[in-house]
Amino acid sequence: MNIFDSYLEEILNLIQENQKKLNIKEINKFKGVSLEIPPANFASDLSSNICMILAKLNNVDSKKLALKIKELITENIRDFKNVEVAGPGFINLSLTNKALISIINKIIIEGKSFGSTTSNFSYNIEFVSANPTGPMHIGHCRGAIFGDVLSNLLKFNGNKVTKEYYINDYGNQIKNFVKSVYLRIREIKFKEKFINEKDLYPGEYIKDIAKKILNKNKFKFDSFDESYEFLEKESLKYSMEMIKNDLKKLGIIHDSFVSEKSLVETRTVTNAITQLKKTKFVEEGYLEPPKGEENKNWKKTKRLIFKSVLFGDDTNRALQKNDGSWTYFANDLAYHFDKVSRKYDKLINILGADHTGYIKRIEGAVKALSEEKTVLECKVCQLVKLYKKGTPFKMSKRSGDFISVNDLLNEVNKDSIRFMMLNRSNDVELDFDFDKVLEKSKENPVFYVQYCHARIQSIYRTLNIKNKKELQINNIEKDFNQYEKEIIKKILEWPKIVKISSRKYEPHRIPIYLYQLATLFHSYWSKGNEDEKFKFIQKGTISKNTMIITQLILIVIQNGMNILNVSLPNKM
RNA sequence: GCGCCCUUAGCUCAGUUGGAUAGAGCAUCGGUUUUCUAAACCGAGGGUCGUAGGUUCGAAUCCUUCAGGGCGCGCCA
Repeated sequence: MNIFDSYLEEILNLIQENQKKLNIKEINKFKGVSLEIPPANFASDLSSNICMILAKLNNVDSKKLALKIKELITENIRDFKNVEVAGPGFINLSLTNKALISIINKIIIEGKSFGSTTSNFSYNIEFVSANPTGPMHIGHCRGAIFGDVLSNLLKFNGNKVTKEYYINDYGNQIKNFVKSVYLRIREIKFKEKFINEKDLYPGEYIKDIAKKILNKNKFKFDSFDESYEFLEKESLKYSMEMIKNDLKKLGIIHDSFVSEKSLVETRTVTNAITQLKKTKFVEEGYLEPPKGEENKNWKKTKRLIFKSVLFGDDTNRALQKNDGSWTYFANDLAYHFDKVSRKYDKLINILGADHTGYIKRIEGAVKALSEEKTVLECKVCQLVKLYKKGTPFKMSKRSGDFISVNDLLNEVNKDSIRFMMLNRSNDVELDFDFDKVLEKSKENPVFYVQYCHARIQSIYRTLNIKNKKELQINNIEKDFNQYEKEIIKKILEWPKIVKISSRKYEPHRIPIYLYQLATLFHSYWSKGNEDEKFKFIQKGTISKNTMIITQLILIVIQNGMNILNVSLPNKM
């Protein structure tokens, strides 16, 4: 039930049928044609720019054309009254009561699916993919929630979504991680002092992992090399458990976990690169020394390189290290080879701001691997800046005292975190204030939207009305008042918000919209304080109009919060 | 030096493929509760949409220039 789409289509069809009468030719180029809600100072419900676009294409006067089209619409489309031409050639339309009632009935019938479209693509969304060397920290949080809500949004529209986590369980960092666990075990078992060398992980959680391993197993831990295989397996198991647990507390459950190590072991990397060798994208060669700081380990050696410059990257990228082993990028390329082979319609990666430089190479890799058939789109989440009582504070990972998701959850509930992390466009930095999120006021948007829902539930409670009451209307007792009309207009916009958010992969539009809807509701509610006749409950009952308004708001808020996976208490 | 992102009210930010008089919250000032949840609402002031050009019926939005801020520029992961 997207009235913008359906009415626009109807109007376009009408114009197409009357092409000759209107004396216009370029009828098939409707690019840029829109139907939307006009600015508040116009009384109309809908507005279209179609005449300006058509006039330009046909080189005629847009106002004159508008007058002809106005006539056409008036004669042929019964849902509209007061068709008007305004400004440089806008066509402004108002819905008849009958049309409005029919639209409202449809929305109420659609209920939980109101706002959704029926697309049917399969998506793979890779997000979080935090290194399995410790618990999740706050930096991961934004991307995690972004990915999760984007998945919900696309599912809401009928798509199939696989939420995927890539486990970087291979390479030097894992060795250092396992070594840290080993040393902590030695510390506990043999009272050897843990010396914090460079690249080791000093954090407290390593001790916890060490204890768990010691408690469950009677291993000797005499030598690092001999214990390695066992220790690696156990340490990774516990750290992934920690991460999954953090994610679960945030309301996030991935469908699929792919291990980097297993890709190496099953020779996926070799296969991917063998395939690319047949193209112009991978070949043996030399790379230029890096441009930034000097790097001691850099050697001019012949090796396999991926020619990412062909995809707009700054420089070509090494697939092999000095010793001939695969680079991180080679493994990741293989991982994407695997994704491509799983035949999704679309691949999406959610990255942190510090990985922007990686995008061209990996998007290029997918093009090369799929012969341009599969599209990978990377979405970047900018940094989160933390504030406490108005002052910023930083988290450093090196010293081991970073703020974990778990710490965060001890102070702030999941609902607030989820809503706040999406209350800004992913392209801008986000201020996350611990205190604001805890507030129970308009300053805290989560609360404000939840409160709107709770107020409506409170009315139903007072009147002993069940939430799921079937409601159909044949006519309205009296016209909707101005406040109700405004709310209905906002409700009609919901499908549009969902559509844009999905198309642009911008879930932040949803919390922002919900906040705006809540504002209209709270405003209307308070009108009852000034004037008795605006009270929702009149003589112990509720008018049909008010019932409709509250039902519409509930439908949209519930659908929206469902996508966000944020709870809606009935009482606050 | 190069790439990506950002620059809109005092502050933090919204703003569908270009649409009509650019919007919120905070802060400031002033008002509203014997009441369905005042944990709320209403009003006022506040703007050269970073700069300079261009494209056109029409630009915060598209193109170019410059300036400022953030992130990144490994044969680490």
